[in-house]
Amino acid sequence: MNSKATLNRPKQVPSCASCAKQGRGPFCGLPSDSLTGLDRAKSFGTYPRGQILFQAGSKATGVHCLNAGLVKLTRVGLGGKEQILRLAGPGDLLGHRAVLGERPHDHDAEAMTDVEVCYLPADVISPLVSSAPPLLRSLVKKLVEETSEVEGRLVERAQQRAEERLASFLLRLCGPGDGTARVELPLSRQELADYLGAAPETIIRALAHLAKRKLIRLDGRFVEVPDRSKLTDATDSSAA
Amino acid sequence: MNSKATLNRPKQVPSCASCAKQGRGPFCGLPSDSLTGLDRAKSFGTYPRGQILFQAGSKATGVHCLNAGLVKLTRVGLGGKEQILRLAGPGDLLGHRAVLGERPHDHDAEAMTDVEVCYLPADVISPLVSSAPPLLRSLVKKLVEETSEVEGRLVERAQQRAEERLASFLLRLCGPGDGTARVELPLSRQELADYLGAAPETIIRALAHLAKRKLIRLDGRFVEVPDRSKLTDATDSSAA
DNA sequence: CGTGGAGTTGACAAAGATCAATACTAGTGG
DNA sequence: CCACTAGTATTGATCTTTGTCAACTCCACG
Repeated sequence: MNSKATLNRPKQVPSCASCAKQGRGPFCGLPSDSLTGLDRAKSFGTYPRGQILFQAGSKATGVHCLNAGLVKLTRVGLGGKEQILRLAGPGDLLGHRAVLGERPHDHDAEAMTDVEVCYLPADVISPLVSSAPPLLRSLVKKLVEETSEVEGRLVERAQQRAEERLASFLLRLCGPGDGTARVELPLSRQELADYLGAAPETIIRALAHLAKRKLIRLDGRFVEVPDRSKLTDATDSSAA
Repeated sequence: MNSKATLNRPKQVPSCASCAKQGRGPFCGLPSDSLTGLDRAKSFGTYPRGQILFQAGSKATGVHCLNAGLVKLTRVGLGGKEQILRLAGPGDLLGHRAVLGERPHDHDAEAMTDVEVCYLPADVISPLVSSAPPLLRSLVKKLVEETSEVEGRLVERAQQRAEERLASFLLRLCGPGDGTARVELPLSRQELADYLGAAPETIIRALAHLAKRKLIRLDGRFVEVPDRSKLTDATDSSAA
């Protein structure tokens, strides 16, 4: 191993206690018996740069705790364009969302450098989740969903134009279903702009433009959507 | 059904069981004894449009479950500009992040319409959190932190230009501290662009511009920051 | 040597922000 | 009923930022 500053640490399994003592890692406040428990349950490994740790859609098999190196968490946006959601560094967790939320991964994780990770198999954590009080469990689930949704919004923000984001928003307002939908915009133009990350004038023009294209009808704070599928098309400029 | 579907419901306390039976709300999958427990513990109230439910920085006193109406969750960005993080509608939870993460609220919540909410005081939920296995608890805490951070990124995306976002990112890379910092960019320009939500060319030019202003020195994949406080200024165009 | 990929630069076009002026709306007080 | 006002919505003109496209450099590697 050569010039890589991140790798001149001995390649031996780090104990959770030692990480925690340095104030590193997610388990700092944990009592020492939990930490030794972790040490018993975990395994340790290294991955080369480029290695995929997990992919969106796959079932979570455990939680990684990054010890050295850098991992990128990505999602694929509309045009197939990669969007990096987060860069995970030493001390960061990977895959805990899927395990806590009891659902498949919603993003990919790929090592950007050679990495060292500790690995906690799901069968250490899942029991904790499933034996938690149902109320707590549902709160956590909800939290995971929301996090996923915020990340989705981040991708939108990066990859869609204001008008497309507006169209997406209107569609969400209409809810699922078919036929003409009429909804009240519960926000002022200013607020709508704040929500969509644009200037109010931009939003007004986008609304006007959608109306001119007959994708919506405007009536003050009310919006009519005659054909949701057409509006859906306006959601993605890169569409075929 | 006329235009206001949301308000022709009687203003009486809805039971959690009835919400769950409709497939509404976060507590759908819960066993019925949990639901009746919730009903006993919760209170119910209405707030007028404009009412503040809680504010960033304040301690969480409980969790709201929105029954009718719309609430906006906002954060204040750099220039004092309001950014709407999320619009909460019927069935959404408010304030659970602070309770689960055992930390103060990191955003404001304001009713955009008259709203009806159920309220679960913290002393119903906090014990669940604090008596959870420490490992679970720390995972949840980590999750809450990350969510908060993603939302922060959303605000950045809306309110900072590419060069400012880049400056923020470089500062985070350097970590805290003083004096000249030299860091390796662990990403390709393309990846950096994906992360920051911009085109690679934009990022390259922003790097070049920061270098011309002597705020950074460029050397391939290495970046030197002679004076972090100056770079911090470049983070916010609206600064005095 | 080439060859390919990343990085860089310039020219141009598009999207969006900003500024200013004007309309529209609802309330207020005569 | 009519101004008058303040706040919101809309429109147009203009400038800035950013994206796109194309050329070209640089370098690692076979």
